[in-house]
Amino acid sequence: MGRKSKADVRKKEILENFYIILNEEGFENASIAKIAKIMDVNPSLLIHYFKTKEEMVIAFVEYLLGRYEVAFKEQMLGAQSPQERFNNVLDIMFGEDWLNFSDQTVFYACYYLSTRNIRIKELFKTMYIKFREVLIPHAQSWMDAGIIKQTNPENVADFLIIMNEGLTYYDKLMGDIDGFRRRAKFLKEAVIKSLVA
Amino acid sequence: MGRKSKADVRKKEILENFYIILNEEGFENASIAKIAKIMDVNPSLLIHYFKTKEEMVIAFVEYLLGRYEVAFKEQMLGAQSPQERFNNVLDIMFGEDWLNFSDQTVFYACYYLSTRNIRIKELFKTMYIKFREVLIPHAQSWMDAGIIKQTNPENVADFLIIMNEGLTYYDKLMGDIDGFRRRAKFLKEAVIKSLVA
Amino acid sequence: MGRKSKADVRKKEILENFYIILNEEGFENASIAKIAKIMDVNPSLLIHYFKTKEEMVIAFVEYLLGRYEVAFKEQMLGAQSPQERFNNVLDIMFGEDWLNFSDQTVFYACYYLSTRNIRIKELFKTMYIKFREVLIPHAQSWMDAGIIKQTNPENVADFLIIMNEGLTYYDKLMGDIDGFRRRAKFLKEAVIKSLVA
Amino acid sequence: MGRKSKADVRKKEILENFYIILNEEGFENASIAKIAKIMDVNPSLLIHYFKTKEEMVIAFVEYLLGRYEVAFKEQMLGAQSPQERFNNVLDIMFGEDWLNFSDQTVFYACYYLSTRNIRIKELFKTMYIKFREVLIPHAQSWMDAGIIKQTNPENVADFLIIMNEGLTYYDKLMGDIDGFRRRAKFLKEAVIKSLVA
DNA sequence: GATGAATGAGTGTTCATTCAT
DNA sequence: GATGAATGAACACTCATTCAT
Repeated sequence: MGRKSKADVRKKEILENFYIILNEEGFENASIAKIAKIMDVNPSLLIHYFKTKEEMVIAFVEYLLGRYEVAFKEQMLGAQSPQERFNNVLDIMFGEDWLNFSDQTVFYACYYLSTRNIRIKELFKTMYIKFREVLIPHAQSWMDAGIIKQTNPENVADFLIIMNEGLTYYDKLMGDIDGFRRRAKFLKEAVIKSLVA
Repeated sequence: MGRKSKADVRKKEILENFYIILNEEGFENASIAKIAKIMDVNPSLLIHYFKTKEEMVIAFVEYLLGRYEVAFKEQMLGAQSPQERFNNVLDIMFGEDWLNFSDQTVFYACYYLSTRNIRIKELFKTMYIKFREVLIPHAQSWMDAGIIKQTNPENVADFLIIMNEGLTYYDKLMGDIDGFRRRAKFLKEAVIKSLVA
Repeated sequence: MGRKSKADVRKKEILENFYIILNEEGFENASIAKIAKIMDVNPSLLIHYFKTKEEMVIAFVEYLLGRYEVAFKEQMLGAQSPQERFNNVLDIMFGEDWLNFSDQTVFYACYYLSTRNIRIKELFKTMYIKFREVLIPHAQSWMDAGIIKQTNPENVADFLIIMNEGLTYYDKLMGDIDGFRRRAKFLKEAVIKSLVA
Repeated sequence: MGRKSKADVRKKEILENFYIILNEEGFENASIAKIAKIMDVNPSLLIHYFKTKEEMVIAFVEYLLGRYEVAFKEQMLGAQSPQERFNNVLDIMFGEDWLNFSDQTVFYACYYLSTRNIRIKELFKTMYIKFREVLIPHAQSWMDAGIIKQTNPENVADFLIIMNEGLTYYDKLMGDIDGFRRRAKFLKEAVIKSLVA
């Protein structure tokens, strides 16, 4: 009764190739035709699956942010005692690995898109809310263990996210690894001082 | 000091209209033809002045960042005593006015462009270096006056910039003014705690 | 005799939906995909039934003209005496009901198609021949009854059809009901004068 | 001060080639690309002159109907006495030349378009109003000379147009020259009888 | 300085159709 | 009977740019 749907597999494949083109050519030069070309497939096939380019872009952002989410959660696993977890979280959020995970051009292209498309903005918001939901219980446990002197775990989560994004934003521009280390160290210490005091 | 040539006036006019189109249509839909249209002028005239679109884009980023620079410096004027200046700088960098000055879509479009075009990246770096150059002497004076306990004024400048950009980045997304105030207050206090301690 | 096959039912359903699309979107914008969409069916199903779009178009014209035929014949029924029938025929052919039955855009789209496709032209010719076959016996009876002074009933039939088509053509353009009434009245009187004399 | 405008010449050239394509390929298959191809010119040049295809189509209808207008007026010239003019007009409107002047496929394609586009409908109406304006003074002169017994020259004009269009419409379909002659003769006589009586 | 002609590559999208399931 | 995958050609239109005037 009809042909088997390959939609899920095909869509993912298309989005992976979208990523490649976005990275190579930039958002403004990424076209359906170019994606189709490297897939060795007809452009109309992409339309077949996504109806319009806009839908495809939105699906792409969803896919991209999903990857960040998974990676973030994976990083946050492990480390039993609250103190261990505290050190671990700071190491991750001000460490080189996480900085390098988020890639430059594709991510900021999508961030820009969030300023023009409300559905994309919602996807971003949702991602950061999930980040918060991961961090808040940690912050609570640090408060309970007396590691930090705070009353509101949400503020702590926002604080960490904001500092991390600020650092990333700045270092993507500056691009000097030594400067990054210096700044990251300074920020980490500032976080400790301000939260603990 | 010599009057501006007609070319300079015309170029500025073009860049102003570029801004309008960028804001209305988005970076990906901004074209020479559209700018020419709202200027009621022939598209080839824009090419005449800038040779290529890429040159025009770069000139635009220069123009845009120049406006930020001027605005930042203007904000930083005034306030005589080191303590007054300290309060003043924090008020500005975590205040609503400065957040609202940087507009969303055009600025982040340009930031994205910096990830793909080295000349644009340099323009951004130059702007932030100028921000640092404004902040460093302040930081030094706060250190000298014993308001903050730090040894490196450059770190202080970077710290302020990063937190400000992180806050801006996050709040452009979230878009809730109450959340912004809560976060800004928390950040300001964190800065004070961490610098003063 | 025997019941209609599923295919026949389906085909008719498709043609009815073709009519809807033709009316809404115009002939040049009517596509298999759009028909399939309002039927909530897969486009390839239409191809399955008609093999090609051209076949479907031809089937559609046949279906459309069939409706005209039926309607025309229905209108012509009734009215016993030759004189009554004479009045009746004129009333119909120069009346508003018949004008409004033939709809504007779909009918003339098909007429246009008859200029490019010989099978469609034949369908039209066949329809008008059937109209003649309906009218000729009437004309003969009017001649026999001395109501009109003519020798060739075929000429009378053609004459009526031509005047009716001319009137319809003209009034679809003009679109003013008062003008129509004036013209229809004039034409009817002209017919009487010229046939009776 | 700018390059010399070739718009008028170029536009006419384009419309002439549009006519060729329309005739050869039919309205539904006429594309900007095809016109450009036979002109050995880039498709975007046509857009340069007409902005959109719709504008081009409208310009085309204007151009086409303009040709009819000119031809109609030319035909109507000459013939001094009212009686001569009366015979002349009937000869033209029920003659083969005028039938053949209006070509089949392009004209009816445009007529169809008038059912979907109000501007095109207006162009058609305007043309027929001009035909009336040519015919009305003639009709008046025939009335004055006692050739026809009528009170309203407008009705006479409409009558002639309608019969002519009906005849044309019917004969384009039937396509038999003998039938045409028979019908034309019958119609001409009918006109005379009905107007004179 | 400014216009308009002209180009050629490119865009997203729609089309009818075929074929496997 | 009906679906969905896939194609390839075509579509109108926009783009940045060049060049003559």
